[in-house]
Amino acid sequence: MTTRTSTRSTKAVKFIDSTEYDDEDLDKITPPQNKTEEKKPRGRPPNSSRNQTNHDEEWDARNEQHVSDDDERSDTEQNPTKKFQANRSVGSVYDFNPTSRKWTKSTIQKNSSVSKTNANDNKSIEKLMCQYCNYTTAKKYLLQRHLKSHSTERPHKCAYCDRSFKTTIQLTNHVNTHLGVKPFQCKFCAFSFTTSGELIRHVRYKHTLEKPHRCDECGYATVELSKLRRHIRTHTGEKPYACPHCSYCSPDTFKLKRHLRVHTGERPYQCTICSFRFTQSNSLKAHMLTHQAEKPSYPCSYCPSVMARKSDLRYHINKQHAPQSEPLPCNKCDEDFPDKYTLRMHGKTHKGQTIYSCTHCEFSANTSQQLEDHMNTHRGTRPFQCSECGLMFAARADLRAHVTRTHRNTSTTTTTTMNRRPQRRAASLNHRYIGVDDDEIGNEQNNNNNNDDDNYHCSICQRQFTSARLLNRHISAVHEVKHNLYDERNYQTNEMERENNNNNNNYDDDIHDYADDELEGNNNDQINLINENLIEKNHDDNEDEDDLAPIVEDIMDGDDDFEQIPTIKSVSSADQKKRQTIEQKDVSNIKKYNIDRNLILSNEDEKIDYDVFGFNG
DNA sequence: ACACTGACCGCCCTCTGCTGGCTTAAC
DNA sequence: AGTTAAGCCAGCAGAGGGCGGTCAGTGT
Repeated sequence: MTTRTSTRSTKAVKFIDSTEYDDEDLDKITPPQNKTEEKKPRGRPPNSSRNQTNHDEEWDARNEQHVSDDDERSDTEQNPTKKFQANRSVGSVYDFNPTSRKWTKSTIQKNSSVSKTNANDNKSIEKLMCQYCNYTTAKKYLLQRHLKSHSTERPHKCAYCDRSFKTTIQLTNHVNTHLGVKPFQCKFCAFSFTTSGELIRHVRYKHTLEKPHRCDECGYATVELSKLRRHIRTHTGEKPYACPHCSYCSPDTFKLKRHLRVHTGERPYQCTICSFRFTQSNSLKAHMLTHQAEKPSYPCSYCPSVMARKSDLRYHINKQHAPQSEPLPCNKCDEDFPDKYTLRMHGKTHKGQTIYSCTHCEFSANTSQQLEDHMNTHRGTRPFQCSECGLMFAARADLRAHVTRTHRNTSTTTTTTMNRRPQRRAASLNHRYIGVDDDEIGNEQNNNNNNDDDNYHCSICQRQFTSARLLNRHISAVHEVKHNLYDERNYQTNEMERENNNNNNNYDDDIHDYADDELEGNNNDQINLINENLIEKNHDDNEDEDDLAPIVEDIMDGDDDFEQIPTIKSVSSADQKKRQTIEQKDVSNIKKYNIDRNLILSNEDEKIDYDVFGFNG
């Protein structure tokens, strides 16, 4: 939005003919389906006084309570709120700035005069009533003026655009937006505004902190009525703005616009260092921290662990330090421990029983050969060479793993390794819909529905997850339930699910066949082959050719950062990925977990300060 | 006509917290 | 050699703050 300053003088205004201007700019967004809130008439309530009214006194009483809650604030010199409160009781309030234009509020009336006014109001006075609305007044000229408000005539036309207005003051304000003149200057800061209303609102937001609109349900207070209405939707759950591409509904237009980026693939926020793009500004902000030398740290107050994010610390504490409903016994001795962390630390003490310990690090081995191989990592020697590719390894086990994973099926492994891109990048791209239309979105959703990603089911909130770990984490974080998934899980083959997965995808058919074999212990190599193909296929599905081409070129040129030397870890990781693919995505084993609701723990986490309501303060 | 006030709509931003994929160390 | 746990990090939605601009109404 452009910033403008202008004079408020009506002398600069020229009146010319114009047409009506349509300022509707959100026509592409689904309008509110049913507007439950009754629109209040704009402007001052009829027959209200510019002087302080009973309404204002009620508000004062409420607000005084609000202010008294904030006694820790500084004195009135430093705190405009208290200054405002003090001023309200004695007289002029909005005496903002000598430079501002005749900007003083009328003196507040004493209670007695208000009563008198009320008493006068109660007298039966002959009133004139508007024939178009319920407006009443005792004065004929006021009614005549009011009748103009029902007229659509807009005689005052802007010289700079096609808009026209009913009154000169409206035109003046509008012209000021063209000229950029902002005559209403804040007394407390350097901000200035085009209209007096903007100034009042600014002062309330930034300086006096008066919040006239209060939620009856939770006490939330805000400067603007529209904000209160928006807030009330959080109580009612009303979400009038529907996404045309999915079932998401938003309580306001901004969230819907933000959400639509999921479908359009728009990523307006780009990292200046690595050029990665993000859908939300805060994602970029969080990402930038990863480029910083000094990263934020959230140390755990229970153990030496340090997390990079507050949410991760919260998860860590829930996971590691939450007191268990029953003490956790050590399986090597008779001791019990209150939480997982202390049990784990205790478990390390049993390592002392291991005979072969490294003198350079904490590594310990069960055999002398393992320790000997481990010492190669300290010496920097790699005495074990692959006979196929010549790659050298420090440990026998590493070479064995390399041969098994890399050369057992040379053709398929090479293909996969060459085409593999960084998995984190792939994960990011998996969320993208680049240039999608409705059909593609539908396919995507169908695919999601057809695979077995949702086999992990929360029995408390009915949510679905793609793995036991994520389900476990969800339950710990959201429901605060402690449990042992793997003691209680119950594997169950769901043939119906498998039937549903037989869509047009030939890979799926093959996978189901070979997955059955996998369950029976057959065809490991063929399963690997299928999964190599699956990975490639998913790759193709998730990335358009233009996006893929540079990566392939880089690989072929040999300068691709993403190309991975087939080390033990990378091969092992790829194998793990394939295994996960078999287990989670394409084999229809429904894993159901029964959570013992008796293990629900109290939701007390004194170590984390949840500052949810920033407005308290 | 002018001064003043408030409702209304919209836009953009930030903070917050949950979710889930990926990596890696530990087991 | 395989599995699991835990941390890292991107994605994304909820909620609220702040402001731009406009319109409408009332008192003087």
